[in-house]
Amino acid sequence: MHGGCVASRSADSRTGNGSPSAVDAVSLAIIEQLQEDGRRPYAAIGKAVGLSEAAVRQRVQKLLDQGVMQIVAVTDPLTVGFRRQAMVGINVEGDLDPVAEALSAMAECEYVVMTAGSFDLMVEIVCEDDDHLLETINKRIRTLPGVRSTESFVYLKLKKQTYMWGTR
Amino acid sequence: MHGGCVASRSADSRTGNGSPSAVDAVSLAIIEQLQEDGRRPYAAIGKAVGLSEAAVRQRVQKLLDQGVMQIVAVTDPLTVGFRRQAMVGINVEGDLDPVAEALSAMAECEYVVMTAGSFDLMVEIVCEDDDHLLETINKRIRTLPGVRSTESFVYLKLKKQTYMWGTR
DNA sequence: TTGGATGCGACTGAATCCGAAGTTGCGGGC
DNA sequence: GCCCGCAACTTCGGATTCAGTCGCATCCAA
Repeated sequence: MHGGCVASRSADSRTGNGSPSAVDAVSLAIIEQLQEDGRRPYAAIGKAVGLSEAAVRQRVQKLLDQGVMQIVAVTDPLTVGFRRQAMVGINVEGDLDPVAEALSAMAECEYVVMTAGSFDLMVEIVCEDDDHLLETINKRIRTLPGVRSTESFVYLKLKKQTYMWGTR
Repeated sequence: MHGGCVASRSADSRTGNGSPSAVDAVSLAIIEQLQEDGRRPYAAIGKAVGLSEAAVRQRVQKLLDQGVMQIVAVTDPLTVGFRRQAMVGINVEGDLDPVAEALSAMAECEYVVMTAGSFDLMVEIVCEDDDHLLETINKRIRTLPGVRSTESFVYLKLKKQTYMWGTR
């Protein structure tokens, strides 16, 4: 499967206004449950949010189909053999989109975002070692047409990483 | 619950050498399966990786217990009511740790990482609106003792967000 | 060789998932 | 006012899956 890009999928459902296919309070509560444990049984979620098991199942399916949420395993890259990570700020000449698309297509890019400020794009890179990191930045990113300059921030230590959006 | 920080948990199991309680190839294959679909049945995973259902279940449980992996729902913050996100680069005077700790304790900070380069810390912030974002950066981050300067990159559009570590 | 620990497959009852069908509530067209 | 369609919910029964537990093979150290 090629799946796995929340942003682009949800962008589809967002065409038009700024407030997408609004997620109501109940669905938010369901998401919170699944943020605590992605395999929690539907019946348990239903009890927590006041819905039947089937209703929860239908809502979860819809949230997944719409790309509002995905249920996945996440790991600490360091424990699975990726020893170098970096954030790369990029300045682009002309249209951002083709560059952003090209970056998104690269397996090493975990995270691609367009920003306002002194960078046009910020990209998180996950690599196996220094050589891999160097090659990715120097040979693959900096040579993309439109890329004017880059600045790299190699990760020294990951202090916090959460997935609790909506839980506040 | 307060759970949910992969980094700190896996750091515990990482004390000692650089290569932790090494994840073998079969467990990696299991992780890959769960990165595609966090609710995939154990039997289906077993068929894919060549193990019995029970063996997969035991391995998954161990991976979860060890903090190597967690199975969670992830969302695009924009679709669940958080309309402003930013990456903030921070320069610190003196020891980084207390500042990193303070940032990690803030609910708005999704992601805190120490970096090499022209920033000492990079932090991802998720806020409900502009006021919230301004207050967080200006009143809560910039006033932390030790923070010398900050630079903000407000997100315009999230292009890619994956959790496919290890899938390559 | 022996003892202990570990990982695996097989089995079983209980819990869960899943699809189909029926119910309710609401708004638009006639 | 009435009917129709739509969307979300509930109920229900059968198939599947989950969570223990058991015995067995392997590996490693004593």
